[in-house]
Order: sequence, then C-alpha cells, then structure tokens
Amino acid sequence: MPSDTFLRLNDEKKKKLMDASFKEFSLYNFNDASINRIIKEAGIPRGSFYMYFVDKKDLYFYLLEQYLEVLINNMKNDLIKNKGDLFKMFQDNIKESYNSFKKNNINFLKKSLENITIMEESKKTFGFRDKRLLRELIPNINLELLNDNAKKHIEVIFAINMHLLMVTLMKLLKQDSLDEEILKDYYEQLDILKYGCVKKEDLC
Amino acid sequence: MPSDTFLRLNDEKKKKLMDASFKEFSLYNFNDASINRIIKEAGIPRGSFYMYFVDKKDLYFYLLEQYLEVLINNMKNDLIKNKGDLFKMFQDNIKESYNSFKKNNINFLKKSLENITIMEESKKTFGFRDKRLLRELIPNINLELLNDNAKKHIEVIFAINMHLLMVTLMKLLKQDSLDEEILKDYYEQLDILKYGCVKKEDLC
DNA sequence: GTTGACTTATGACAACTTGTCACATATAAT
DNA sequence: ATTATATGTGACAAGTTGTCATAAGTCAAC
Repeated sequence: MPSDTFLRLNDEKKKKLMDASFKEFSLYNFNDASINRIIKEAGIPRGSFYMYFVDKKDLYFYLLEQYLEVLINNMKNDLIKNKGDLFKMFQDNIKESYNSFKKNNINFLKKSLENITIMEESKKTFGFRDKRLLRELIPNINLELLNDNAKKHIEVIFAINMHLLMVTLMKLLKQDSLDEEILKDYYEQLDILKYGCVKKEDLC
Repeated sequence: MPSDTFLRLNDEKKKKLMDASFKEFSLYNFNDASINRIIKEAGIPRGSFYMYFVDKKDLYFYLLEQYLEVLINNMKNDLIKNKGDLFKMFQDNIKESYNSFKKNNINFLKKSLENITIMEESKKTFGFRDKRLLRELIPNINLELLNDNAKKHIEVIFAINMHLLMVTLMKLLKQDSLDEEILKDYYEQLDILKYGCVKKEDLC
C-alpha cells in the first residue's frame, strides 16, 4: 500500500509516477522492472519514491489492483445480468474481459501474466481467494443453483475460474482475436467445473 | 537447461554446486536468491557458473525439476495401485506427497510455493499442463471413468489438481501435521472437480 | 614430444541494482 | 515567530549480474 504521503500528493505528480510505473511494468515483467527507470521517467528523486512506496512489490500490487478493478466490475455486472447464475456469468464474462483488456494496454496484462504467482500478494489482488473480490460478488450469486460442496468452497471455484480465464485470455490476446476454438475450449473447461468429470450415466 | 560442460563435470563438483543452490533456494525465494552467495558457498568462480547455466532461472528450474521428480513418481505409483482411477489417485496421493516433501527439505518447497508462477517455465516443471508429467501418467489413467470433456481436457484437470494440491500441501506443512480438517477440505474440492458444482437433482 | 584445436577455468570489470540517511525545505499549529 | 511535523533530496554504501580477455588444461595426430 502506498503511504499517506503519496495519497496526499497532487494528482499531476501522482499520475506522473503511476504512468511511468505502468509503462515500466508493460515493458518488463516484475523481476526485470527497475525502480531506477521508473523514477527517472517520472522525474522523481530516489528518496521521494521510498517515501511513497515500501518497494517495487508495493508499487506493483497497487498498480495491479487498480488495473483489475475493471475485471471485478465486469463480473459483478454480468452476475446481476444473469440473475446470479455463476456459470452463465463466467461464460458471458470472457468476451467482455477480453475487450476491456484490449482497450487498455494489453502489454501490462501480458507481462503480469508472466508473473502471477500464488504468493500472498497476488492471491489477494488476482482473485485467488481474494476476499475483496468475493465480498463484492458473493451477495449476487444465486447459491441455490449450487450443491453443498460448491457453496462451501465457492472461493476455490473462483480461483479455478480465474486460472482458466487468465490462461484463456493469454491465448486470445496472443491470437489477437476472439478465436472460436479457444473460446470453445474455455466453455468446455467451465462445463467440467460445472458438471464434473464423471460420466452422466455413472451418476444417475 | 545446464550446459554439457556442467553435465560432464565430476560428481563432486556438480554436487557442491547443486547443494549450495538448494540451500540458497531453501533460504530465499527466487527473487531474493543470489548467484553471488551460491558461487561463494560452492567455491566456484563467477565465470565458471555462467559456463554451466545461462542464469538464475536456468539453475532454479533444473533444481525444481529434479525435486519434483518425486511427486511425479508418487502419482504414477498411486495411479497403478488404484487401477487408473484418477480421483482415487488424487485422494491417495496427498498424504504420500506430504510425507515425501517432509522427508526432504521442506523449506525449498515452501520458498518455491511463494514463487510458483504460471509463466512458461513453471507451467512446464510444476505440472501445469506439463507434457512430461502427462506423458508418463496418461497411459496409466483409465479414461473410461471420465466423460468426453474431461478426457479432452485432461491436462487442465491435472493443472487444477496441482493447484489444489499445492495450496493444501502449503497449509499442511504450515501446520506441520496431516490435519484432518485440511484434508477434508481437499477431498471436498476434489469432489467438486469430480462431480461438479450443480446439484444432483438438477442433473438427473 | 611438439603442434594445434578444442574445451574449460578464472576473476577483474563495467554497468547496473536497491535502500538509507543526513540534511534541507516546506507547511501547519500554537 | 517559534516550534513541530511532514516532505523533499541526492550522494552513498553495499550489493547485484553478465562479460570477456586471458590462462590453463586435454587430447588426438603427426
């Protein structure tokens, strides 16, 4: 989290630093990104940077969180549109996510996807069991459509979808089109999550 | 991949470098690990290191791959024991994985888990759609127990299990015991993957 | 046993990186 | 005006990495 000092900064200065950071993390993945280049680009002295952020990680996750706000809002809207049907939401959501990520700088996502870790921070921000994401979304889910296990482990279902979604988005952005084959694969994977791996005749 | 020069090295020198590397990656996660400390500990000159490995990533994934060999072999044995039943294997496997990781240096796994990324390299080595893992395991799976979607996306099912397994292992290793509650959660999550999220009565 | 071709070893080096800290300056509060 | 608190700043120490010229082995062939 940025310090209060940063948050109190005037918008212009804040924007200059965030723009430079966004550019850096769009050009390099987390490991290769350099605070040096960021402060040089933003025209901010070293000491000031460390006044605002603890380190590179602190800056990166602040940026990522804001970037992913879009994704969360999309999901929320789609959930309401589909009357709480989680899987219809997942299905609808991919195209919208693709488009909104395409509108923004894709490279930031691409570079980020090289580095999504399941370490604490990214679990928080990238929705792997993200409390914030869930808090906003769960009230809009119609839990009656799910069985008990699914209800209990709803956060795991989100984590799995997040994984499938990100891998699919990565493929789509690589192709630079809403390739039907890739989408079909994603829908089939969602069906596995929805209906399981066991044959229907073995169930009933 | 290490160079042929490295592979041609005498066992003692190889071991010295690998031991030092293992120690470093058990103490620090990938980002914080230092080649400097490794070569100092192993008593190997800088130039030589770069003769053997391209960079830190190259070294790390070579180490990780060897470490995870254990996991793959466990899975294979369990699969044969359970006559190709994928989900019975997953269920059996967790305790064995826990024990064999506990026997080895746990810290290496812990530090690695801080850094599992879905970037190309870790997908390869950590079993996220790992070709090598699948090649060895798939012939032993009884595909007749799975529906068409599951058969087609078998690599995704492995990726999902890998995610669930690693998160569970992380919890178990933190507790330092085969905590029944944590295991129960894992089994329930596997049931979601096996039977889906939809209520039984809505299916039949 | 000398030559030459190749492989391997080596550490000084340039070019970075990061976080800190003493000091300077601004802003607000009494 | 004085004090207190919040910000700004860049030189600095202490690290990091990858390269490269040079040295030293190894080994087959003449």
